[in-house]
Amino acid sequence: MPPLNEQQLDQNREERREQIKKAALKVFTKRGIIGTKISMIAKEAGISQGLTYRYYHSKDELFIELVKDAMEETAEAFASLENMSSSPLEKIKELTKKMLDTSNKHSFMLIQQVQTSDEVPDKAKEIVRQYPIPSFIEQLIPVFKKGQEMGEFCKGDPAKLLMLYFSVISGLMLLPNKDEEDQALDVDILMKLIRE
Amino acid sequence: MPPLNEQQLDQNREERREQIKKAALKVFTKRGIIGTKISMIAKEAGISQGLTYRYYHSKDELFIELVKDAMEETAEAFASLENMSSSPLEKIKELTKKMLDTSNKHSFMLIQQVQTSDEVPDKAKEIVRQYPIPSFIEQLIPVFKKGQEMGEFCKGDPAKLLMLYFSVISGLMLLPNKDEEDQALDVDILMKLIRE
DNA sequence: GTCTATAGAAAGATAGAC
DNA sequence: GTCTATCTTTCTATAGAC
Repeated sequence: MPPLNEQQLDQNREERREQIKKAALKVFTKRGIIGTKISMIAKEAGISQGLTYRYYHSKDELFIELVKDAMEETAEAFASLENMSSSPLEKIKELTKKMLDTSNKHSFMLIQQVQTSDEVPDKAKEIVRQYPIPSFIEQLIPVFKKGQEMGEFCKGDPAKLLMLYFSVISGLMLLPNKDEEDQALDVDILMKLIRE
Repeated sequence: MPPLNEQQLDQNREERREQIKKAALKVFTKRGIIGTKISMIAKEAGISQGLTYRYYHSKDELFIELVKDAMEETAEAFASLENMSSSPLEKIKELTKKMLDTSNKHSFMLIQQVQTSDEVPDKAKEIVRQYPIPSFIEQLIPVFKKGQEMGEFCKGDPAKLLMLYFSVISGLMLLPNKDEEDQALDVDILMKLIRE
């Protein structure tokens, strides 16, 4: 009997998990954790409902895994601003685009859901609290202050302005999809909120 | 045997229904129609779970009734702008305040839920479609145009700008409560989106 | 009119066949 | 590894006692 290729098996398993996660993220962001039935995720992933449980022990576990991923992505998006050489205005604009962009949107929406809903697992709340949006925003305060000095941004408490600004973005993310062109237009108008 | 005072009985029944509606609105807006269990509404209203069904035949029926109420309130809020003698800018500002105000907020949030969620009863969707937000916004287009002529508002397609503006408001309504002072501050900043 | 107890339906999670 | 069938839990809705 030939030895099984364990590495290959592991990789298959990992791919399956990714497939399930991708399907789950889509459904969770659309219908919320309670509105999402395991059967929906299975259908979206093209597998049977029972098989889902061979990869994740529960709906909550799957949800929590997705929240972890989303937080890491978000942390990276904020961190990558540091390395950009552009002006404060351009930095915020870039971040806004990323957040509203369809490919990243689901992650931000998931975090949004954790922050606003009472029905998500406590553990998900904990994870988001570990690096909460306020702390992401804190990273931007120096950027914003610099922009104020350069006359790019309006006067006022940077923390409050940024908080309002990202509330608005979060709100927009929750709304039904618009097409790409509209999104691009939106970004410039949104900047009016914080520009001089 | 003295004749029963039917009018009194009717009134009691009506009060009970209002009590249940008030509790339901609170829970529905917080947890969504699926996240809301009848037991939660009953608890919030301080009655037993079974009693709820003596006043409303189903969760959906109760939800739909609330949506009707909310649409009527909203329609009135928009309509009342017509009779105001203030400037276009002041009118929009007033409407914004009303929408973000805690006392009306729940109604707007319920409508928001109907528009964005897939899980609400079809009938609720229908009711909202009868007077959908776009048509509310249409009422404001003449106001906005006048504001543009007066130089109060920025240039651009009124329909698109208003749509974005109310998207932002809707988004903000979904976020956790802020205190009154902050709200007032927000309104002025939000106006920057559409001001010249 | 109101409550408690319970039937019925829906969804989460598991077991067993292939 | 995957699917179908089933157990279990949770919630909606009804029935019956007071």
